[in-house]
Amino acid sequence: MAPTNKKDQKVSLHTVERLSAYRRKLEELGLDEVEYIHSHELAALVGVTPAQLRRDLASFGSYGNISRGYDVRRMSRTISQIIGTDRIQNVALVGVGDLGRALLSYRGFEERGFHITAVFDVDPDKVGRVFAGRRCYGLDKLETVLSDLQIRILILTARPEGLQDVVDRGIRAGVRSFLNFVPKSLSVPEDCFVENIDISAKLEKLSFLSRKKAQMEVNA
Amino acid sequence: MAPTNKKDQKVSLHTVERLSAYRRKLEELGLDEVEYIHSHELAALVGVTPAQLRRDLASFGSYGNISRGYDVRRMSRTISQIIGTDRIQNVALVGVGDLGRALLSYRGFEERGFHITAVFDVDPDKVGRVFAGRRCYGLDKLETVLSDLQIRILILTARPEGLQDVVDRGIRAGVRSFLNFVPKSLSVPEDCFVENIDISAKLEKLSFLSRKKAQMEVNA
DNA sequence: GTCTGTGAAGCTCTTCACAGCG
DNA sequence: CGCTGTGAAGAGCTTCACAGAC
Repeated sequence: MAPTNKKDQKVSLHTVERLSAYRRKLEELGLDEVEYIHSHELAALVGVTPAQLRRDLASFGSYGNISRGYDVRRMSRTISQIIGTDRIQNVALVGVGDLGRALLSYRGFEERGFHITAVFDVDPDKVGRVFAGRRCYGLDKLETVLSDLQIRILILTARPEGLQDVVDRGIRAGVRSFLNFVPKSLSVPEDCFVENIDISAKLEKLSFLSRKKAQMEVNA
Repeated sequence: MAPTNKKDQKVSLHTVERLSAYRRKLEELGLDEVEYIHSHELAALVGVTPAQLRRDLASFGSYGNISRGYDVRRMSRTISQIIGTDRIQNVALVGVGDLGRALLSYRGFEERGFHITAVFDVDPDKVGRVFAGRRCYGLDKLETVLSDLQIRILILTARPEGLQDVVDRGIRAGVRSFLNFVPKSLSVPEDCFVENIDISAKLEKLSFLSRKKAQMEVNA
């Protein structure tokens, strides 16, 4: 293993998640002709502490001007480069159920530099049909289409059954990471990534928080 | 402030998120007539380390049997009680766009003890229409309906414009927590909670991770 | 004075590793 | 033996607080 270049590995995962929020806000500000912004202002807008914002930005060596603050457009561009959304990325989606269809018609992705190019489903009734402008392929075409389109990111909104198999085949076809909406734990090799979104679990977390607070009031 | 009861506050937020996964798996196991399970087995099934699982379970004083392991059904019931899903909870949803409609027809919520009872939208064309069996109310009915149905959790899938206002009005009508799909930071009082799900940000995180890996290969 | 960038402290979560039980 | 529960160590993230620039 090569000794990690110090400039690289410093960006932590929590930082990356916040970078998205920073960039979104910076884009808005850029459209409003704002040229420079101070850490405490941007921090307030996205809901973090000024110290954390400065730390996050410093982690990739972004130098702000001391008297004027940070250059809005330059910072926005830099973050795009870091997260890799400075050019459009093609992604694919497996499972054209309710959630899958919703994501297909979600405009937010395009705005942020992602384009859902290919769509797959097991259901023979869905194969061949067109959803939000994309023709749906059968799972048998998975490897071919993913390789041809050089898809690196796969969105999973299918049934849990056989999902790991889809993942394994995707990886063999060049996919590097998965956005998984299915409440099922997936295993991937070390150089691939899974990001889970479990909507029910989030609701359960809220349920716990509300309940805990109610208990505390009783205790008090 | 009353001195926090030691038994209470010990459960950390990260633990709560994992509890959902544990409970789901325990339910499956219960259906398969599994009576007891060891930490390393369950840990492997949900994808955490055995030590972490034991720590999580110990945080609310769940005592497993040393030779047989953990009682599957009892543990499942206990977790339900902790997160408050031992009885059905009514939730409401604001914003019947694509994502909102998808969530309305998503069966997963009911399975986990949540029922979307009321639906709201600003669009006059949508008000009065029925979506997945729920009649859509106008935002002017927000306070009345939320209070009447005693809604404590609100799902936000609307436009960013005016969202903070919906939040404020919801809180006055008794809402305690929000599941927010809108990429906009919201502010709530200390005794209320917001859980954000930013799908684009997750994609950006994956984009970063894939890209970073590619860079490292170049460096190596 | 105000602001950035950053050591250092503080805090939280995770992992280790082992006592104690069966 | 193997397993649980848990102190203790470790790793990672956040906040403090201040030097230095303006």
